[in-house]
Amino acid sequence: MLARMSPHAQTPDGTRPGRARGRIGRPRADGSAHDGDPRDEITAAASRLFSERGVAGTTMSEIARRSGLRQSSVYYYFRDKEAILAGIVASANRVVLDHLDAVNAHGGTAAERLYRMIRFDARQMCRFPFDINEIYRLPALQEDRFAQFWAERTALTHAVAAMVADGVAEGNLVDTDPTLASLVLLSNDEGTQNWFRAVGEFGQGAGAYDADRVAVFVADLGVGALLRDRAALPRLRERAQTLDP
Amino acid sequence: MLARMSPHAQTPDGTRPGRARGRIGRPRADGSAHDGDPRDEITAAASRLFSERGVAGTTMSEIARRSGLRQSSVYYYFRDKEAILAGIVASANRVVLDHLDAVNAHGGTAAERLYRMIRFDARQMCRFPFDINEIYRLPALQEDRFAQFWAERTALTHAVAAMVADGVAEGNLVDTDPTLASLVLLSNDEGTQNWFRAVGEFGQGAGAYDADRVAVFVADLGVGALLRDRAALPRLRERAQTLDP
DNA sequence: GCCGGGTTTCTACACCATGTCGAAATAGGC
DNA sequence: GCCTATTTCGACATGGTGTAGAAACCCGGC
Repeated sequence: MLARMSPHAQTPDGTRPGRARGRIGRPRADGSAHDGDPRDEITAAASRLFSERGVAGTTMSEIARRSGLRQSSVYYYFRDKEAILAGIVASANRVVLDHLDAVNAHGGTAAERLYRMIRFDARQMCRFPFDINEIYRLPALQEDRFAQFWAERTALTHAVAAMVADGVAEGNLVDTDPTLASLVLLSNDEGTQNWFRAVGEFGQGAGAYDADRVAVFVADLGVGALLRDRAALPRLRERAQTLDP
Repeated sequence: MLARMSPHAQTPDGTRPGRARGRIGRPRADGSAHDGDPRDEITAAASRLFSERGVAGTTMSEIARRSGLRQSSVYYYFRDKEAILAGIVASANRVVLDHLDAVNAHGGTAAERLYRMIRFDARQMCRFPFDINEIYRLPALQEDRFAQFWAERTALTHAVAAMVADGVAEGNLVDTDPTLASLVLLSNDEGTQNWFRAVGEFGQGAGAYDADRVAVFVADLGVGALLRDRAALPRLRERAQTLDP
């Protein structure tokens, strides 16, 4: 005996209730109109606030206000604050995984593919509006809500580990533990977020350290450490810059 | 016109009010006795709880209960939750900075000193009961309370950057940006925390990845990337293991 | 035109955590 | 014994989270 239709989470058929046709339902208190799905408005507002003040520093009232709703109305669409976050975070690895597919489809030596991945990921992290490291700290991180995020994150780790193993087999990379290497390389990318924004203090000159330069540096360091012949590094760098502008 | 003696923060002369002589003051509701300074009991309890559930997941009531006090009594000693944290965190860089002094006093090539620092720091991070990355996310991080933490963190960055610059000048390290290198190396150490605890999933065999092994791997990768002649790595590794067992 | 069902939003509230206030309970000095 | 300083407590104001149930709207049937 269901109390009422609860549009939380995903609907089975993929269609979402909410703003399908005309604007039925009680009008908003502030009289604001809205064309799209309120879910998208909420997500967009939350996205901006999360990146400005962090997840913990953002209140549901604030999210609601920016979405033209009252605080409690947000709960009609999302069970709680973390549910909003989960929706945003689920797409965090999307871009990098798409790039992974492109890289593997394009082929090339394992070292070349690895360099492209690391550089791309580091640049992505520098540009990512959210704080990946804050997400790692959430209490409910183990729960199903973040299942997609974790599955994709693990897939990324395995893909990078496979590239390292390939490179070792090909003879271009030094003999090393692929699992450890992939963990260190990827966590290095993520760690970049911690200091990249504050790097202005250190950088000499205007825009001395931009995302591109930092990403190249991180990739040079990480892949360079694994390359058997480090003289190959400039070629990898150029190739990556050409293929992933 | 001060309302009353407020034992918050540090007292000018270094002595702390509180449990100096006999046990004066109102007795505790649960009748618990206490020998040392209540500040230490609170810090110890908070320390345990923070590492178990994170800072955000720990309530003042819980801290108070484990210290034998009521929730509001904790505020007699600490202005708020972050003040407790600040006291703990202030010592986070202590051990590493002490090690830095020892390394510099002992001397050796820049590469050797650098390797010792990175390995030691990484191991320290693996063993640190707290989550450095959670601390970075705190709203009040810019405030005076964490001034000591930041000052020491910056000192560490500068020291590592100086080692890199020395190594470049000596000709043992490849020509690179010392500032960027120090930022990446240290953030790599910190990033280790993010995956080290969960690494059991990946590790084959019992204790396959312990703090020591991970620290060596991270140092090998970071310093190895900078070494002009990577054949020197095994010697650095052995030397570090001898000097910093 | 009016009624009933479904949808969206609201108001009101219960709950919990934070941090403040003033008072209560002790010890020690005069 | 009284006064003062110290330590702890209980009560509370405030603000955020999430729930319950009603209100306001659209639409289709009669």
